[in-house]
Amino acid sequence: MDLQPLPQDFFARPATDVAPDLIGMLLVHEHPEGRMVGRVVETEAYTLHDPACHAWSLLDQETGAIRKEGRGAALFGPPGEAYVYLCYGMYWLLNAVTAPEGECGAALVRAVEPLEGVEQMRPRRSAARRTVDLTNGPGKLTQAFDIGEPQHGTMLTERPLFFAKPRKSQDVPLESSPRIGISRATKRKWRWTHAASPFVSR
DNA sequence: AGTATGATTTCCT
DNA sequence: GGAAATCATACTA
Repeated sequence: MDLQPLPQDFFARPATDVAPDLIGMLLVHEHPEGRMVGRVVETEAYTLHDPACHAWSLLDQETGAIRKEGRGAALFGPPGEAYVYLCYGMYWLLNAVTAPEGECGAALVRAVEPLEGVEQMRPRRSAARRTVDLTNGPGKLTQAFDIGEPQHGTMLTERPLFFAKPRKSQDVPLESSPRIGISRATKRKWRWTHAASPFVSR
């Protein structure tokens, strides 16, 4: 099965368009120990004018001036760049920088359905009793796929870590809902899931 | 099945 | 100092 990375154009759009479009796409990691593939079943969008976004604090609400330093500055990177962030001091979360060139935004990958390389994922996720628990959360899937700080800043449009269109892309039933684990802007329904998939987070 | 808590690091209203 | 885009475990009922 040959899998080609999605082009940069795909990511050069608002996060609120890219995040739902990522549902059903394949997350591919060509790892030295073997290739892993997962189907994206849950994503969230973050944008500049979004109090829950890491870049929010960079924006001066009075003047509109942007201070591009600190953690959130990575969200101004080129479309398709990986923004890998350490959450709660323990877990790495995988985002794709998704915005028109020069703008700011991200799509967080929250859950995937493992398709290939499951046996490699298991030892990295020894706490997972069921296969579903390997990748049904943003911190879990990065453990399973061995994604961490080394992948921060890499391009998701190139090997070894990238998104790909499935050979047979089928229509995915989408559902949107409020984002998880945030306390601000909780009314925005910027979380998208593959409806009824058993692989979404709890 | 639901609720609470600890782990652990980085960045701040 | 405290919150944060989380997770596993240990409680309660």
